Amino acid sequence: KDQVIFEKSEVVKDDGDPYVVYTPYMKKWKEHFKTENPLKDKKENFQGNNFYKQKDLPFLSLKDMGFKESDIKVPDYDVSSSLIQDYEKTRNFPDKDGTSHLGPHLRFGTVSIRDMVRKAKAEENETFLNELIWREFFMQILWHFPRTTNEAFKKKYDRIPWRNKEEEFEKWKNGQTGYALVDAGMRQLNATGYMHNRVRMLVASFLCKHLLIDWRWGEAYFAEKLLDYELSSNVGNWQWAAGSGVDAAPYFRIFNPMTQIDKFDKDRKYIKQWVPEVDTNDYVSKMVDHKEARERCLETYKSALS
DNA sequence: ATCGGCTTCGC
DNA sequence: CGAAGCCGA
Repeated sequence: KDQVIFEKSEVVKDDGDPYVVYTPYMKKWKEHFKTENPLKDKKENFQGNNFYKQKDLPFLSLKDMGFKESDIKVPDYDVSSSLIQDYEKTRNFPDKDGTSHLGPHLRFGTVSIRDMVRKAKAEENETFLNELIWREFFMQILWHFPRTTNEAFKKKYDRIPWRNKEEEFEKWKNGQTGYALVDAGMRQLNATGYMHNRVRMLVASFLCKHLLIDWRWGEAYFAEKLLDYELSSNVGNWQWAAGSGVDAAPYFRIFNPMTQIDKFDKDRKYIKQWVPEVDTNDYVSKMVDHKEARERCLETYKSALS
């Protein structure tokens, strides 16, 4: 066990069933953490001299194995005391980007989750720790409910008649929806393999609700593009956005793509960085009207779920 | 079994 | 302050 603090069935309800709501899971996780002290030093058990040793063998390069080099760089991560302490205040602003960029490193094991939890525990504010707990929450969900990779956790959500218009999906992928914050996010993703979390929620909500495109399509596209792609978090969060998942957003909560700008990119710096033509005639017009799309979504969900 | 409570909000 | 329902103890 080296990928998580608590795996599979270590944090479960008293009757042994898995949690499907985050908050009680998180509270139980912290209880276990306190009583079991999983970070205590276990170096005395380390058998460092028993590894098999031999001379280096010739080793294929990644290129030899058929990989193509990308010019996308994996950014450094930041788990400084100040970032963790300010995390709650700054993490929602995509221009400032007060996030840790730990995703790819946790995904590929180039940092230790125990070290990261140690850093998180060293600070007063627990918001950052809570995000690490979300990661383990979604991992145990995937283990207990493997069907949810391609089925709605709440089964009746698979009755929703998605519109799935290919040409609309293309506009979304290419950052050409006419909604500036959505487009900025998609262009950041396409260019860097990263998208700020706040914007991920918005583009996901927009795809599922404004365009009524199946969350699986969006999930697959994120899987293709994200450097920090990880199955359980990606599926869990997409189902959250679609409303079909564990502890999901209620379906009638539809992000307003303009209000989100006022709240999280007020001076529009992030938008202008990724959509430089935003204030010119070259910028595409809105592909759907917000109010109409919102009402269409509410009707579609309501009749499918009733 | 009842009941408090539920990540990220819009209008 | 509405909206849908159901998890967890």
